[in-house]
Amino acid sequence: MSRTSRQPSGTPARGIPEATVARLPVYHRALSGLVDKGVRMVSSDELARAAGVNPAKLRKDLSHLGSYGTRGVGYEVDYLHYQIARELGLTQDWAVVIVGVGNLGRALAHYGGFASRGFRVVGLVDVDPGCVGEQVGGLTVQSLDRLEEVVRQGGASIGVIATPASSAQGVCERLVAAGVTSVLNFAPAPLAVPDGVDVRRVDLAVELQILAFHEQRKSAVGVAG
Amino acid sequence: MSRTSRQPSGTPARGIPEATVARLPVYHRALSGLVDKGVRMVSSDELARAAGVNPAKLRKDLSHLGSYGTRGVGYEVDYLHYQIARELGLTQDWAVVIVGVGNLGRALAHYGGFASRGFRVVGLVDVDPGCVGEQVGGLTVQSLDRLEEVVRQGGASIGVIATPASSAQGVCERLVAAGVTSVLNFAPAPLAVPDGVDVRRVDLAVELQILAFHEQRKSAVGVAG
DNA sequence: ATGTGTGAACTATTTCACAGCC
DNA sequence: GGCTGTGAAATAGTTCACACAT
Repeated sequence: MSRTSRQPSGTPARGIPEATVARLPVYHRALSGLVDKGVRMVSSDELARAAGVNPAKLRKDLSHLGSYGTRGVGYEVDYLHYQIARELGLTQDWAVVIVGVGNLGRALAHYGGFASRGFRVVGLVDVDPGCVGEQVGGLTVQSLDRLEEVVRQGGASIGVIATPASSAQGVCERLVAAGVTSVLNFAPAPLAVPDGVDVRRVDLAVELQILAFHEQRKSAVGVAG
Repeated sequence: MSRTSRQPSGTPARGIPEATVARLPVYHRALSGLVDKGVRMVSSDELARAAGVNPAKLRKDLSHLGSYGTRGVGYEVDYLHYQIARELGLTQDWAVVIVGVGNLGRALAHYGGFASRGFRVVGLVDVDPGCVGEQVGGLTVQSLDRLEEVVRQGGASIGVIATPASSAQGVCERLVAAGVTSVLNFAPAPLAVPDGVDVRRVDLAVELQILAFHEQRKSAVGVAG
């Protein structure tokens, strides 16, 4: 089921490993920094340091995209930067709708890192009548009733859920029904979606809890014995 | 190297896999929901569904903590909930300092999901004089100059960095020097830290870019041919 | 009967180490 | 000489399938 047989030798590179995909944005950002500084060439060692990974991993990751480096020399910064952008789809515009305009939703609406990477927030939606109509980040907050309309008019394929956990599944279903095929979920609840829809979850409390686990182990070293 | 021979029958369980640790908070939250509903027993199938993972994985994960279930019956909700909390260190209090009181920092300061899991925000710090002195989430925002003081007085071992990328490394070094040993980094920059300090990174733009990658592939299906 | 706990098989990811090209 | 690209080895994580306890 849904096991699409991996092309072991396509021309550019079919089936980039998920772990690699998750690091491409990091490389892209590191390269943006080098572009800004006017650096022309970079070695895997330097780029790896800038991105916070080890060089072997970087080279293996890049090898999945093709041979964009020159042996004995390194990578041309501009060229690699563009190739990764293209691979990630950053050369096109993505319309995003944010549902839930609480503190987090506002932070997201104002976040400059989106706009500079081809993500355009085309809609802000909330249930709370006290916040509908308000101007946030240059957009007027719309009523949740108009969710479908906002998604369709904006042509959004990506939805961001920044609502309480209890509303997340319902909102998600309406987003998907309206045409959204990728969801970024900040609500602390698992989402069920049909095949073909991608969900990524960001859970702030989970991150702290993972840190707490390791933190606890550190103290335990002195205690055991 | 570092292959500490697995205790096949130690009392609790040494060396829980990182992937398992990252899911324990999710199980813990699902169990919290069941506790609230007054559910007494739960099977791995039910709990797995509530947590959004598959049952085999759930059972394997739990087996790393010990044998907390009953064959043919399932898991006692309260007991498992407590055991996971203990394993994660949620039975103790963790003092957290947040650096950077922009939109995101504010969202974090107000986030109820922390307090309910033993995370106490004991300090808010920012460079901007226009925001120092302001009351946010029941705390007075302190000047960045007083960072070390705030960490020490609050006894914080966890620091949250919600500053721009350019200040992140500097803030991180000061946090660590003041006694912080775990860092949650929202700034889009890799952090270099000494051994013994844990860093987790949450990068909102990265998440969207990963979605964009898959989104692009979806459209490509119809285009290729 | 039922559903956990777990070896064993499988899949994914990371790291090594070096051949090959500049 | 130096640095990329990559097979091969090592490690980590997931899923299967069934023995075993209740």
